[in-house]
Amino acid sequence: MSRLTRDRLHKRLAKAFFRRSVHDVAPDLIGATLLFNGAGGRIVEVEAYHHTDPAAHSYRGATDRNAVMFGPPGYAYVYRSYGIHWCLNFVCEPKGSASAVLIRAIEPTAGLAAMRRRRGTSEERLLCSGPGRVCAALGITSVHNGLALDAPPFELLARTGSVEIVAGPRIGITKAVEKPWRYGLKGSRFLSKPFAAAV
DNA sequence: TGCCCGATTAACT
DNA sequence: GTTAATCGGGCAA
Repeated sequence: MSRLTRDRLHKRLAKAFFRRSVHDVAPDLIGATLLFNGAGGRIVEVEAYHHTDPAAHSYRGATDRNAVMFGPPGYAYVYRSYGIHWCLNFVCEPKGSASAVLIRAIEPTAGLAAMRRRRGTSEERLLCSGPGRVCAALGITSVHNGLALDAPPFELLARTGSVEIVAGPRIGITKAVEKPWRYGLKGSRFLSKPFAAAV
């Protein structure tokens, strides 16, 4: 598909998209397309982190690591997880709110060859199904911390049509585990973990 | 300063 | 199911 055609079909997400409650932005990102240097795909799983949330990095105030979270919305917050992996977040809400959405899983649709090479696997379902895997596949590291999301190498496109969204408890945290702030695309096989069946 | 632990993953048994 | 890899933040001393 040509760039021109794609631009007609998909609206780019501007900074205003992120200048809203993190709890509105997170579900709105499900089904959106995330590209980094042309590689990426459809976002199928995210988690919301609010500054009043004990599980958020920003909960205890600004540090060198989380400084980007305290800046304006529409920028990338990248941090090292467990000393090994990189995790990608989108800063939301008015500046100073220090809230962000963690990108947990993507359905690969573009740049498959580059992502397989960086991940060292050809298993498509495992390419981007986890926050560490997303960054590994897209080639995102700390040098990209603080980059704007509405300019290259980032490209974010709003979803087209409607999607079915499921919510549930977040993964890998020990504080505020009861908050159902994980959102996913219903039935996707690219989720990092399945959502519990609806009650 | 020293120690513990985490928004994880892959390779084990 | 269990565990190693590996490093910055937070807190105690």
